[in-house]
Amino acid sequence: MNYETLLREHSLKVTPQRLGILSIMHTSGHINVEELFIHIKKRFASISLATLYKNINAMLDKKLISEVKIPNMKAKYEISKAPHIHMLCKSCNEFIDLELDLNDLVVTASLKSNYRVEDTNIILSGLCERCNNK
Amino acid sequence: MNYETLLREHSLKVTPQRLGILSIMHTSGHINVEELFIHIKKRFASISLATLYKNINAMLDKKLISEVKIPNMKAKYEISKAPHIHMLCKSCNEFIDLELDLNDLVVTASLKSNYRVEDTNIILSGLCERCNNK
DNA sequence: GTATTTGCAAATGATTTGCAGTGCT
DNA sequence: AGCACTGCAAATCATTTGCAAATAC
Repeated sequence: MNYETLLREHSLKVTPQRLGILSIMHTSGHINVEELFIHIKKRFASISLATLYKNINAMLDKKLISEVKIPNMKAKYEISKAPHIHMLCKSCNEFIDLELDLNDLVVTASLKSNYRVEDTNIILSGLCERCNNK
Repeated sequence: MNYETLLREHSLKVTPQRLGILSIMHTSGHINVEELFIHIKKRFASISLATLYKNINAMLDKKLISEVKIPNMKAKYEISKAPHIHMLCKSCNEFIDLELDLNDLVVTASLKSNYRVEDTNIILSGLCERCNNK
């Protein structure tokens, strides 16, 4: 993935800090502020938490990244991609994406509520295969 | 609804403050800490934020109430009830419950991910009927 | 009577802001 | 050159903690 282009496409200036943040987010898939700060500090010892927050907020505003709020956990951030749901393992805390056709759900909910649905936010939690087999 | 019984059933002592909190939550449906504090202060001028937080946490621990985390908003709290999804209007911020059969979604997600799903957390956002007709 | 809850004040934790200096385009 | 970004320190906002007095059971 070309992070420079990604930033430019979202009207954000290209800085080494931002490239680092995106690279770490891409590698980790989903990451919270604290973990991200620990990782980014390894590359930019001088980076400040303020800069990290400012960049997260700038990228959120431009929808380059998305925030995922999880019950009983700190929010995680991910690079925006095609719509998907999240699966959370309550035992090992694995947190994965799952691409799924949500059309039936959206249609049913729309009919019942008369809402015009634009976004979906779905987290299913339970046990991953490994933890469930223990 | 009998809040005294509800508290006792969840092994929590009955105090006027707790009865007030539950009554306000029941009336409002969903409410955040700040709003709840404003309302509860009208009934108990002397109540402290610390007490409010302690009670919210105690009731969450006992699962008498549930926390709903919403993108771009403060968490809201509701008295626990049958599983349901939430609909959020991005225009007027209306936030409502919707009871829906989630079986198909859960089965499909389980098969695809090999997770054993125990809980669902679903918020669909868009426009409510009124806002959509404007 | 004992354990729990309340309310206050202080502590902690998370996030934001202001500003001077630096870097991107 | 001009505007945006960085990093620091301080400010703000949210939540938790410790403790003495009051209350529930």
